[in-house]
Amino acid sequence: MRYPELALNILKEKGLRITKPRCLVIELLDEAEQPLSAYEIKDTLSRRGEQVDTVSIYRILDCLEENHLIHRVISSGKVRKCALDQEEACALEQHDHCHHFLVCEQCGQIEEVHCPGTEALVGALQNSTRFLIKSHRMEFSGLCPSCQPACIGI
Amino acid sequence: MRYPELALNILKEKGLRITKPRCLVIELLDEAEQPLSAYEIKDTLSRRGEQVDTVSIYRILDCLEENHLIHRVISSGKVRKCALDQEEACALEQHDHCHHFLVCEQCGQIEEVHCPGTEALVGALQNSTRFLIKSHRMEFSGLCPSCQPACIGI
DNA sequence: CTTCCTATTGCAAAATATTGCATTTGACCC
DNA sequence: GGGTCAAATGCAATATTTTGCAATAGGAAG
Repeated sequence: MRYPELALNILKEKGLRITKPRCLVIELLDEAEQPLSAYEIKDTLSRRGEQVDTVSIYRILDCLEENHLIHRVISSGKVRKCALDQEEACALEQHDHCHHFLVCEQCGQIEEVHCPGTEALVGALQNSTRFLIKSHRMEFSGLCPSCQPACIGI
Repeated sequence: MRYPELALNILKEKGLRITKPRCLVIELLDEAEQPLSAYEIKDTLSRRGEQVDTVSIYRILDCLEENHLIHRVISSGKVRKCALDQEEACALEQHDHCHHFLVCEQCGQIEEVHCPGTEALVGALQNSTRFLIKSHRMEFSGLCPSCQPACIGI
């Protein structure tokens, strides 16, 4: 199953509605190689003859982010679809796992990684600080393998 | 030494200038109990009879963030001074250590924590992904000890 | 297929954030 | 103390994001 179908399933599962604007945005995010900004999404859809109001784009992105279907890059605010694999799609409730992200400063490419040990870290933090930790966000930025030669200057 | 003095030292050390607007913003951030937005900073200064242009506030905050003197909360964009202890002030070049943050969703309070094992994690990630990791950002959000009783509903 | 309910959308206005360029001012040197 | 030069600031215009509210349209139930 492709991203759009999986993403829509997850929304449906949560009792959210499948609307035209949502489908358009999800479809576009699936095709995109690079992270997109709200306006880039709006403009691309416009060029295709699909008018979706800016406010709606923002609200759709909020919704997708809340449901862990996209990742918002901290530095740029642009968004990229998350990887949804079959297992996760089947076990929807387990969907909001720990996703962490590597962002290339040069080309914008995003790679998702699972960091083993995160649960343990969160548990230790809760014990030592008495905070009740409900969510976390971890993003690493640097240079991806293909951008390194150019940037290091060789 | 208090935060303003330490912060200004760090800026000076980096060859940056000590200007009136920067001093005002740093002073205000030092007093603030809660994270502040750019406009809150501008308005507070205005009420005190100090006019600093909005653009300058943004640029000053960028500068402070680049030098690890403030932390920008991801969800709200508001900023809070970082803790600068004596040792760090003395060893300026070591200043940009791994700072991680716990943010209370309820009262906005921020606690800084050092996460042991972060360097090792970054090293392991670099090996497995071939990314060259230059910086990272880690933020945990939830409820601080004093907000937990009210929010859990007891 | 139609009705109903409410989640979602679109619109207008306001709030916040960014950009380019001219002007000011910190700090180094004499 | 002046002179110099680049870093910082302020201004004006623009771009992006958020808010409140009325209109629309999913989709559940009959």
